[in-house]
Amino acid sequence: MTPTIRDVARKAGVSVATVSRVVNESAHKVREETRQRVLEAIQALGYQPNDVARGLKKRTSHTIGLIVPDISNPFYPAIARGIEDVANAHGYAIVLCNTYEDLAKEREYLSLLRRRWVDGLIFATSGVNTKHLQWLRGHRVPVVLVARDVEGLEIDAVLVDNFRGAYLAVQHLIGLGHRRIGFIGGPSTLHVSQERRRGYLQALDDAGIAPDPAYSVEGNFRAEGGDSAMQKLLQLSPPPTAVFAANDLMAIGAMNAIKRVGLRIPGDVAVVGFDDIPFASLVEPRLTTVAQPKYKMGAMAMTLLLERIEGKGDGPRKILLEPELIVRDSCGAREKEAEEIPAPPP
Amino acid sequence: MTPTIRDVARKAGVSVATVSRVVNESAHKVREETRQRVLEAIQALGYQPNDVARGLKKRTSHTIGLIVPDISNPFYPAIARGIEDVANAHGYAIVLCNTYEDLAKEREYLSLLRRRWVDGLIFATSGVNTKHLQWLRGHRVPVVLVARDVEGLEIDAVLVDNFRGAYLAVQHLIGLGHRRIGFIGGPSTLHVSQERRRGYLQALDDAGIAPDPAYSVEGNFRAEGGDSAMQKLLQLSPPPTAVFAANDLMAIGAMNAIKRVGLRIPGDVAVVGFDDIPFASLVEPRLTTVAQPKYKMGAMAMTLLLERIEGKGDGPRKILLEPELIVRDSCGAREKEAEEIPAPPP
DNA sequence: GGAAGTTTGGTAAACGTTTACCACAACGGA
DNA sequence: TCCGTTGTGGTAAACGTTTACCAAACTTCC
Repeated sequence: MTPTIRDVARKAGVSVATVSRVVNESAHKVREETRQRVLEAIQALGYQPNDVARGLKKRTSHTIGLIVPDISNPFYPAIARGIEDVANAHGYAIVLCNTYEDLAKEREYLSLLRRRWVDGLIFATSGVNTKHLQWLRGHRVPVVLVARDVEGLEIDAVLVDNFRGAYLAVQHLIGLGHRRIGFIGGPSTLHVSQERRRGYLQALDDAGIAPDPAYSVEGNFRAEGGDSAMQKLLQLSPPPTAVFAANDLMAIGAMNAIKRVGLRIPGDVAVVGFDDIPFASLVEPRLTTVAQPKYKMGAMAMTLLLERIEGKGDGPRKILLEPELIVRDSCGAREKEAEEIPAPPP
Repeated sequence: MTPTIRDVARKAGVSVATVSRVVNESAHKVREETRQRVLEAIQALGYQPNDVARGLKKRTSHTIGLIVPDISNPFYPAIARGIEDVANAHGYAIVLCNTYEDLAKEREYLSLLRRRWVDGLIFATSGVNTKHLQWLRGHRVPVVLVARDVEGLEIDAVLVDNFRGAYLAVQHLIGLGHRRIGFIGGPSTLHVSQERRRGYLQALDDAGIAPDPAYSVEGNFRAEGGDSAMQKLLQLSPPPTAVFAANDLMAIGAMNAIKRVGLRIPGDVAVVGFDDIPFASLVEPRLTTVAQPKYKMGAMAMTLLLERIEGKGDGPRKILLEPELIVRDSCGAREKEAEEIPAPPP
């Protein structure tokens, strides 16, 4: 049906070896004239090498697996893009695996990916458990973690400095004069949650503010969790005048809880988030947040993986990227500019 | 390194054919006792069949390509999940391809996918051009379109009834008493844009409202486009009292433009969107919108594709799914309930 | 006019499966 | 006794590449 290398060879009047050599621009020389004949035959037949056959021979699939808990979490698509862009530039395809935090599903995927001889794996998930990683280790497929670290594991990872990001956020609040600053954390089992909490505490401490345990409540990294956490915070007396949510989804949930009781943002309570998901700039008021370089993280993770695949491995590397505070409107930092904007109601 | 079928055969003291037969539960019988021996050997060695070798032999890759313009568009992840879940259930892996609406990139991916012998393709994109599809046709890989139709093409597709969805949205607005209803459309070249516009016009017509061309402005399916379109609408006199945006992103942009000039939603102007992206319920006020069954569309598309792959093809099928109007707060439909909620400010 | 490279090309053996054939044994019926 | 089945297993040829070897045919260089 579709032409094979053999068809090309026949048409060009050469052996398959020769065809293979021109296709792969092999070091083994082939006379320019023959090369042209082969090229013409390829053109005429519309030949394209079969990557699965090639993969069998070269023992590689030029495919990498991307494992995320859920691609519809707005945090992941940008990472995926970063990964895919550099993968694609190097001829790799990425197969997408949603695990929904389900260990069984994760195991299934791992098995699927192994049978396909993927050249590498990127975990953009917190659901990695040590068992699985050991399993992988046994099969020595290169792995890199992105965005979520797993402690005490000797694996490449590219992460953002969560401690510093949180510190930046809270420092910003303090700079604005806030003293009663609430914290809505992520699931406490996660490493990122712990780090962001640490940053919050440290910023408070450095400003000489004694942390009030009541101001610190645990969420679930989802909007609805932020909402109910905020409700609790609002019932305190006195309630916090500002709140730092450990991710944007919770921050947005918190904003909704605040507006619902008729309070104003940032007037009555200021809000900072973490992540800078696309919607952070779309909510009203626009959310001030600490941005993770998501695309870049993905791109770097893939670059690292590529190096591993090519065997350039030294020890395991942890890459820490700098977070950046994006000041928008939810903390009232730009009150002055805001005044200029109002247009007259028609 | 990793054990092959030959290792298993040796260990079990049988031929590779036998091993293959037990692994594939072939019709060719193998005695129970031998089967057990093979199974034990497999267990002991941790053998897993190599899918690329198998793919070479069977001329299939158990892989399907998913082509989207941009996975970070919040409309696509849910579709991708639907696709992936059913694909996975049938042992298929999906490779993710972002084209960024770039034809060259699309062509590149198509070529990549062909070389890998993907068993099928799902286009969740409007960027399909006829040339490409012909190319595909030539290589007869099954294709199904999802969410975005391409007119006059004999290809399977699963779509939502865009006309009806738009009709529903505008009818809702009319039912609420609105007469001056603005429309923020998508790029007019797209089939979906045209359909939604048609629905808007029809609903107006059925209510005996003469459409004012000035009330109809073209956006780009992005928030920022909805924002500037809304600004234009607001400058009209009299301005519309309600607006239907052809997708949620633009609706949210429009909401921001409205709030910015100090107008209230839905008090001064009501807003309806289209798609029901996850953030529709997170903005303030929560966006009333017509929902596309995104996950289901993905799942059905994959199901269709699976049938095609298995050769169950009759003529090309177009599946039209029903959109559903989700009434939330941006049109003031629930004013009464809203009154009960206010909690006292602390 | 050789010996010793260089080009340049072909042959055939992998890579890890699946599967069409063949073979042998056991069995049942005529 | 012979023959056709049926059950069970092995042999070896694909699938479409890549690549280690080999082998002519030309250089060069004495």
